[in-house]
Amino acid sequence: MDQDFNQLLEKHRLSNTNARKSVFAIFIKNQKPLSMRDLIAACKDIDRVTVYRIVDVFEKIGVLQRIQQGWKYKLELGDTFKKHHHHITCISCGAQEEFDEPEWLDNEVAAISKKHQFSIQQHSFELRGLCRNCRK
Amino acid sequence: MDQDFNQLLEKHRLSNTNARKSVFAIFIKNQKPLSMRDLIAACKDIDRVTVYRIVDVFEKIGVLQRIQQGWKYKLELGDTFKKHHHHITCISCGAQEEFDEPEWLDNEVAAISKKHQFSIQQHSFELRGLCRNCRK
DNA sequence: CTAACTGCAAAACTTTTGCATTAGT
DNA sequence: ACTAATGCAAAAGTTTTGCAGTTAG
Repeated sequence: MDQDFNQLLEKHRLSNTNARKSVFAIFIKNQKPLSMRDLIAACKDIDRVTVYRIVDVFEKIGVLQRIQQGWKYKLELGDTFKKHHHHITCISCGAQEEFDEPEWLDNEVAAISKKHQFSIQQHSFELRGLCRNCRK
Repeated sequence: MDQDFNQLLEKHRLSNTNARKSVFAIFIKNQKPLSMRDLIAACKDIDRVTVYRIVDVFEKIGVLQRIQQGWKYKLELGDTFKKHHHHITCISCGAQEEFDEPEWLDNEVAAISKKHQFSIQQHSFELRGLCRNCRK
């Protein structure tokens, strides 16, 4: 895990600073999507601006990815560190569960990209509704 | 179109005010997703706060829906006024095209919601990559 | 008429920018 | 030592809140 992280930084000629190590460690520790607010709160010794800049870099090199929860975003580890998956979110209580990539999805993405002549780099497939507890 | 709109307001006991008519008209006229910023600019006689409040109400009753473009959102007409569809967006130039709901998608959503015991109310399936012009 | 809606002022929150200082290799 | 990264201050942008005044039914 840490090796992958270090190699990723090296590969992009980026320094392995304390601030970057801390941010990465927070995601490894939490193992769940965090909002920017959560993250800034967890980075109590790192300046808010630095957190934004680290997130920016981490997204570019694939350490982190943004996912949608409602119309806000959250951050979680990228596919290098966490198996590709999607989310199902409760509108009422915010509970979030993960599900695997459906099998047909890659084919469908390929078909659509061919039809529209796009080269696809990312896709999102997110569900929202009421969880078992909140539907009662 | 306008009838549907009026009926939707009536159904929810909401007044058909000038501000609401204007906002609806803007989306009918533009026929494409607008950012909040675009919308506020287009509503030059309506206070910014009122626009936010109208969007809020419109989302709740299904006149509008939010979609993701990158990690910002845009607003467009809900399924009552526009056939359900998804978007493919160019990361480089922002160009956006629509595609129809893939056939298997409903089944898949049903299967996942059953497995996780959620009652699903919304789903999003968005693609991002480079368009024909930008991939050159 | 009166409840619902809007405008205005202000606050809260989020994100970006520029520059001086510090830390990594 | 030299460059990249960080912290700080400040600005820009977005969204929310409270309240007084206005409008639709």
